[in-house]
Amino acid sequence: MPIDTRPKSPTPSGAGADAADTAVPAASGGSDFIRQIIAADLAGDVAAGRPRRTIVTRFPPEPNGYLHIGHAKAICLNFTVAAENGGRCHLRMDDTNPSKEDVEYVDSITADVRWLGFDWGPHFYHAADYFERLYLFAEELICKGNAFVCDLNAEQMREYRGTLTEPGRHSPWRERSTDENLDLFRRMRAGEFAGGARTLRARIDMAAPNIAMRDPVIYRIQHSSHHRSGDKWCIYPMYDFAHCLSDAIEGVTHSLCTLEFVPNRALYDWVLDHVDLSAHSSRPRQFEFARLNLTYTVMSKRTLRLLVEEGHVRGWDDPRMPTISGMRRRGYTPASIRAFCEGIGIARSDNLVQFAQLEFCVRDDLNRHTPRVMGVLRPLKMVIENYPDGRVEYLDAVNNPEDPSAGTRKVPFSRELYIEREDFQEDPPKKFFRLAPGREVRLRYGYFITCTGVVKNEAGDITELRCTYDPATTGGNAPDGRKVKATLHWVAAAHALPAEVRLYNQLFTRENPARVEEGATIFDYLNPTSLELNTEARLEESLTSAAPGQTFQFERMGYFTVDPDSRTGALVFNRTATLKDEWANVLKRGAEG
RNA sequence: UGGGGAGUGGCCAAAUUGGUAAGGCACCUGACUCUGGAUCAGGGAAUUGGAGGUUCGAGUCCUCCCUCCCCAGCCA
Repeated sequence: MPIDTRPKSPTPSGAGADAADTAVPAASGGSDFIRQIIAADLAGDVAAGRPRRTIVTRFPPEPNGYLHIGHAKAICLNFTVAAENGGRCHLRMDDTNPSKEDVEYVDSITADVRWLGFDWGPHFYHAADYFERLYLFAEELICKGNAFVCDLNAEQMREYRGTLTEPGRHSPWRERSTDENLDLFRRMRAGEFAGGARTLRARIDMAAPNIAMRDPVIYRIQHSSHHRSGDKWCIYPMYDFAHCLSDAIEGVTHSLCTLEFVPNRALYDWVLDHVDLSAHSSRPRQFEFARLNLTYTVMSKRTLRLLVEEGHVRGWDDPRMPTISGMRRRGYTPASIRAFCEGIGIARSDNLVQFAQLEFCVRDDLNRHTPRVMGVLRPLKMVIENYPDGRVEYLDAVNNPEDPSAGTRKVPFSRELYIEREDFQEDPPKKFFRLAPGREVRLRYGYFITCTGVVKNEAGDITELRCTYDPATTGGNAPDGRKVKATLHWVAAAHALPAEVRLYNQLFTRENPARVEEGATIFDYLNPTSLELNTEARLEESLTSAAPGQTFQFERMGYFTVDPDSRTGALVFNRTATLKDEWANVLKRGAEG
């Protein structure tokens, strides 16, 4: 039965939620090497006269941190590839190391995957739930002479392992009898030995050029309680042993992981080859693809954790973080993240995707689904001298030009307004066609106005603009057909809502901060202006009851979403992304040329 | 200097397995526009890491070389 991949948005998030409700396409256009392999496998079944196998994939996070955009790539791949083939995708906690894991993380992981729009149905699993079966497989290995209990400590084991260029040496405990191994392993389980005192190792080849095959540890003693199995176990299986067997137990057909696991594939296959899998229908195979790297950020869980723990950001869900929760708080939609993951493709070469590609995806989604509103970030007072004092007009404003069904709203207009400070220049450069002395522009949905004067303080700073309006241009159209080169957003001074607006910039100053130079640390590359707090913003009054999670386009300024910190009367917005800005490109070119 | 993986416009990424280098992002130009947004139309940009070789024909096959990434946790 095909899994349901329709997005389900647990958080009410205004326009963003609407965007999320767009169904995941059943089949995406692209055909990467993984999809090709699966198609070939299926075709092979048919050609051989076998029943067409059910494609089963899985997303197997370790609950030791929050999910990030790199995980989203893997999540989208696994879930959509299964759905495209009428198969299913499991969500499995790869929780074999209790010392690093916590339920906090399993909760955030399930919430994030769901928020992204994927549904694992009843197929939610924990490697921990397989501990008993895994243990039995280990005994089987022992009985077959393929595993032994080793008494070497960690340091000794490192010495025996050899190096990249030298083979390792056999452990002195490698030739223990089956009986002794079994006895010792059972006593390991029974808790007779201290943590780290002994290990169970696969008996493979200490001279293997692939270090993963040099008698790898498959069980270690760890006297710590597990977030799921409690104190039932004091021995825990290692990844290489647990993962392939978990895949086999679940009937996973295609086990997709990232490139750093390529050397582990030999061990993945070795374990499956040396254990009796006849009770299980499928023989899983591992395929690797390149992990995602994004410019100006990092994807390493370790680094992300340090950013949180050392207080460089406010938490895992800080809007500057590449975490799913951070991006959600920043205003990214599930649909935009999915579109991004589809857009970058799946391949095996190392990559560094430009942030602009991600931004394109949010803008593309938000543009179509987000209501427009007017908000002035850096207010400059404007007085319309020929507009009657005390008069208030309610003008019609379009909610979303991309979506007529979004309707219109009323915005108050009066004699005193605020406009964006950067929309006025006393001595405008060429190609600046906003407001300047003597120049006429349109106030959106309002009137044509002409700047007639500038008021300055003693320091020479502009504090106020004096203008006149043309009453014949109500609504923003000139009956005589005359044109104006710019349309400015504005808010009525007396009606405007004050708000805190958090403007985010790149977290790091380097395109690839993970590439740390000699003598530096990654934290040397933190961008000191990654967060700009703006407390002077003035927003249109329709935003009074804007609720956390709702997203708006502040016309001409960008996309903004209401932060959970926000309260009526004390609104807080996060800038999701700016609008594409041709004027900024003009300025940049001028600076470069 | 062992093993493995990878090199295609600025960034991603295709190329029906030998048939004459898609597409997206970014950038530029024009049209349109009550968002310098969106939309539409167009454009520049690749001797496919390099050198040889096989072939009528090579991004795809062969040889050699260069560069980058991963592996020496009782992490995943």
